[in-house]
Amino acid sequence: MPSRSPKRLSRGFFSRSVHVVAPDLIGATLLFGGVGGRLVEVEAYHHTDPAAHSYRGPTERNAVMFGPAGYAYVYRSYGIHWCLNFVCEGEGSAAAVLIRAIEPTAGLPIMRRRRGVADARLLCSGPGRLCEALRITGAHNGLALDAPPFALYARTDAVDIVAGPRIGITKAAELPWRYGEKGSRFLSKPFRREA
DNA sequence: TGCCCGATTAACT
DNA sequence: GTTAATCGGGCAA
Repeated sequence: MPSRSPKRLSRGFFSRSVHVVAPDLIGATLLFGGVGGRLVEVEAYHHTDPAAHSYRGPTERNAVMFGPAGYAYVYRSYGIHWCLNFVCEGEGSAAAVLIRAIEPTAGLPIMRRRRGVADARLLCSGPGRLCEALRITGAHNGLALDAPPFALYARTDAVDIVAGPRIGITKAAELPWRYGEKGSRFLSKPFRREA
């Protein structure tokens, strides 16, 4: 009989190739302080990738990316927004998965209040939006993903996954390292080929 | 020290 | 479709 209680994601889950972990996260559940939902869109980054923050080596900002897998890397984007990443691989791979969109399932009233919008599709559909809805900031950079306030659970159902080019980058823009749930209404942008 | 620009978003025309 | 907002990181000088 199938397990009723969702399986928590361990550090070992993240200690694999970022290109395996990223699609594996689609359909997983992310809660932060009890607020969150299902991951429906992520992107993979690696230190050999010109678009990655870790490409030019370790700095004060990206130090967490060069540490062990299973930790949160949070950075400020465009001086305004926060963006959340999960560090993967470890061993100096400096790889991470950018969390781009969530299908809200827990704490919707709280998220609506924080975001100032009512439409559920606008609460967490974008990396900056979901950090505002979950109230994740630079203060949480470096936190372990297997301990509060984080709670991550593996997906329990089969999910159709699509891949495509990453969003908002100019370097290595052709690499298809964006992953999402096929047909989800909560993506930050639709995937081009979702036939 | 100064300069450029970005893993974004919302509000425009 | 376009663009302003807004500021820290990274690199040149």
